[in-house]
Parts: sequence; structure tokens; C-alpha cells
Amino acid sequence: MQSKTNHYNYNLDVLKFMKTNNPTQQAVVTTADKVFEKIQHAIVEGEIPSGSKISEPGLAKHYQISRSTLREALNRLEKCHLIERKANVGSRVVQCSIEGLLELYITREALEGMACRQAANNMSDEEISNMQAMLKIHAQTQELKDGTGYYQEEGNLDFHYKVILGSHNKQLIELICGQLYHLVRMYRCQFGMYSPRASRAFDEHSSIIQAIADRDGELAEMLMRRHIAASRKNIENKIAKEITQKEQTNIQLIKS
Amino acid sequence: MQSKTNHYNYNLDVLKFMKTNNPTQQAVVTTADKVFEKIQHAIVEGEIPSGSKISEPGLAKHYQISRSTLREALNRLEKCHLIERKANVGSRVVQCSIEGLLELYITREALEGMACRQAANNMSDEEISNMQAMLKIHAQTQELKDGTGYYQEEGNLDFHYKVILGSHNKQLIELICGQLYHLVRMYRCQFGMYSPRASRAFDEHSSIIQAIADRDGELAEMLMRRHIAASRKNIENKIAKEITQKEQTNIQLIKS
DNA sequence: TTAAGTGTTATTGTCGACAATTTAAGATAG
DNA sequence: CTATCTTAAATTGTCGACAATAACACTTAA
Repeated sequence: MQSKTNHYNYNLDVLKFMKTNNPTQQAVVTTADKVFEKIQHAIVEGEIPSGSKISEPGLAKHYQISRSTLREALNRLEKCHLIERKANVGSRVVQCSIEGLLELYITREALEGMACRQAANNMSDEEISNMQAMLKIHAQTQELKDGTGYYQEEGNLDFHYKVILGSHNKQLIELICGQLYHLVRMYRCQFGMYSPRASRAFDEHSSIIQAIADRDGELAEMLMRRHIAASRKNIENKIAKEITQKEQTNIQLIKS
Repeated sequence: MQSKTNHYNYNLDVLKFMKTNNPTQQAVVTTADKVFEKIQHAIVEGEIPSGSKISEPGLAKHYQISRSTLREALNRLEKCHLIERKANVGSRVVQCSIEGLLELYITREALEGMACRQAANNMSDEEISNMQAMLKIHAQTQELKDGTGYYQEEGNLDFHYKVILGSHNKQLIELICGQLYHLVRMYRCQFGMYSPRASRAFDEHSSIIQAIADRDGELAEMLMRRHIAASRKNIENKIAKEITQKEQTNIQLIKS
């Protein structure tokens, strides 16, 4: 559950993308906003450990701000489900868990599936051709860096964002981009997950865009749901494998 | 778009239900919590008009609290999408619109559909029989008050809540019950919508519970989605009818 | 008359201090 | 030695005041 910062500096690009392209993202002007982003980054990257208690006086001193300003930032962190607050007790960084990760995938499957259906209905022809162009770039880059799964991950987020924004549904956009995806990025960092399904994911993206271009909302939703479900099952298998490996190690340790 | 308080006092019951049965709902202890609930009620009922600007000094004086406490309450209102804030400008009550209502239904269809699927997988036998018992009570009460659509609406919320909680998915529960449903109740009040589909909705509820009892997640999701989509289309028709009526009235006014 | 610029007013963001509550430590009884 | 109660420390919630920003009214120039 260690953070792997060097593998995830693309987050900055994605964040910038969110800020410039996401209509629901408000500009960062106030100091509370800046501190919010700093803490958010620290939580996502695991610098502030998952599950740890947050000390208001401590953090306020660390960032050289008053407690009021910090509390404003904490409120926004709570809004995107990165921390949890209890009255008269305090805040804790959300506890990452396998169950939580799977629940997140379930929720994404529902929301992004519907977003994809709406995208098929509501995206403009221009938006669609933009996305097709993006996919071509991904294809080329993939040829260069095939197997690493690194850039593909960036492309993955990029792709999902474009689809979600293409739904033209403010409610969906806000829920997924404004709230859920902070948690997604946190899990990606904490569990060190870069997709080992790069080429398959690329094919799935192609099919989804095709369905959108055909204005086939029903198919588009189904494909997106399968795409996310496949990713979830991939994780489940990986975790199951890790567990059995650990068990075998334990058995060996007992034997020796 | 007037509020119809007398028709909606059942909201208190539902709120109580949320507090006692919803694991994500935290107890109200702090004064900010109390003020939050008061303002929330005022917004939902339309006492504070949809789209109106919120004056921090004004509201603070009105509720006899400091601005800090009020801002704490405003943050929670923002979390459940009842107000929108802009930096250095202020807060506005969310603007109710037909597009917003339809977007909300789309989102509910996605989330509650998936929650229903998960409920079929995860509900305990006891929970299921509880829900079946609840439905029987609804059937009896419906016989008594058939046609009013009033109590049925309470039952409707009750039913949906039970299904959502039955998903045992914290992420889904928090998103739907903790955030979305405040907006749902607001729209219900502001647009004065008590379901005119009482008996049909009851049948749909029955089928859904049956699918859950059969542990048929796929069918359960499909039925729930159709249930919500039917409600949405019902609204769409109603609105379309109202618009044509208005147009005809306008034509008559022009003629006279 | 309209447009841009300027000064005033009001609102929001931030701060430090105090009050209320919880947590921790220590003392006392069993 | 454990458990409970009491007291002390720390943390959170709330308050009022000040600073920074935006909205408004007014003046001036084109």
C-alpha cells in the first residue's frame, strides 16, 4: 500500500485537464482552495496515510494557515469522500480496503455506463470526431510504449473523462468527475494499479467509441459496463492470487 | 412551483427513517447540524426560493448564529447539491429546472438500478421478508386511500430506501440517500409531484421485490430502471401537456 | 446617450480567541 | 491487578473582528 510517486506524476496532467475541460471544476483562487489541493494530493499519493487521524491544529500549523481556513479545505475533502468527519471527534483519512475498491467499481459501472449511454445520445459530431482522433494518438503511442501500461493509463483516464463529459449531464459529470474520481485516483496510487490490460482496454475503447458514433446508446452502455466490470474482475483475480500466494508463503514459513 | 407544505409533512417521517435506519446518516448534535436541517427544510419546501441568492449575514442573523457556524451549515447544503457556491461571490439556492429534473431521473435510474441488482445479491433473507411485509401493508393502505397517491408516495420513498440500503454498498447508499435524495425531495415539493401512478407503481414494486427474492440481480436491475424511467416519462408527458395547455391559453389570450 | 473609470459600500474569506466536548492520565476503591 | 471515577489536557465547535474581494453608484469623457 505504498505510494509510487514516480509512476503517477501523470496525475498532474489529468488534474490540469480536469481544471481546463471540466465545466464543474471551479477555479482555485482562495487559499483554502490551494490548501485543499495540496492535502488532496498528499492523501491521494499516500503521504498522509490512509485511515490516519487528521489533526486540525497540526495541519493548520504545517500549511501556515488558520484553523478556519483549514476546516474549509477539510469540508471539500469530505465532499469528495477523501476524509470522514465525526462531530466533536475529528476527521480521518478514508480507509482504503478491498471492499471499498470493489464498491467503487460497482458504482462506476452504474454511473459511467449511463454516462456512456447519454454520450451516445448527446455528444456532438465534433466531440465524437475529437475522441476518435484522440484514440488514434493512443494507438500510436501504444505501439511505442507497449507493455508498460503507463501512458495507456493516462489515456484511459482521458478517455473516460471525455465520455463522461460527453453525456452533457451535469449531475453525472459532477458525481463522477467531481467526487468519485478523486477516490479512484487514490486507490490507483495506494494499491499501485496500472492496468495490465493495455491492449485489450484499447480495443474496448474503440468499440465504445464506435457505438457512440453509431448513436447506439444501449450498446454503448453495455460495452462501457463490461469494460469497467472487466477491470474490476481483473483486480479481483489479482487480489485472489496475491492472497493464495501469501497463504502458500505462510505454509512454507510454518514448515520451516 | 409553489410549495405545498400540507401535502408533504410526511417528509419528517422519511427524515426520521433516514436518521434511524441509514448507517451513513450522522447524528445531529452540533448547532451547525441543526441549522443545516432547518435551512435544508426551508429550501426543500421552497420557503427560500429556488435560484435565490443566500445572504450569509442575513441568514446568520435570522438563525441567531455566527457566520462561521452558518458557513459550516452551507458547506453541508453544498454537499447535497442544494446550494452552489462561487468563490468571493456567494451562494445561491440551486435552480430547479426541467432539464435538472430529468438529469436527476437519469442518474437515479443508473444508481438505483445498480443498487437493486446488488440488493438481489446481498440482502439477507430477513431483510427481504421485512420488505415483503412492508409491501403488504402498503397494499392494505392503498385499498383504503386509493386514488389519493399521498400515502403511496410515502410508501414509495420507503420502498426505494429499503432497496438502496439492501445493496449493502456504502458508496451507493451515501451517494443516493446522502446526496441525491435531498434534491429529489426538493423537486417533489417545488414541482408539486405526487405520483399519479399509485397502483401501477405498487405492482412494479411487487415485481422488483419478487426478483430480489429470486436473487435475480439482472432482472431486478432492469425492473427498477424501468420503474424509474416510467416515472420520468410520466413527468415528461405531464410537462409536455402543460406546455401545450399554456400555448393554447396564450393563443386564446391573443385572440381575445 | 453610452462607455469607461473611480470611489464607496457590502459581501466574502481569513484570523485568533474562547467555550464545549472528548480523550487521556491519574487516583481510588474493590 | 483490574475497574471505575475524577481531574487535566487536548481537540473540536463557535464566536466576533479584520482583510480582501466583488458589486454598486456616481462621475467624467467620448
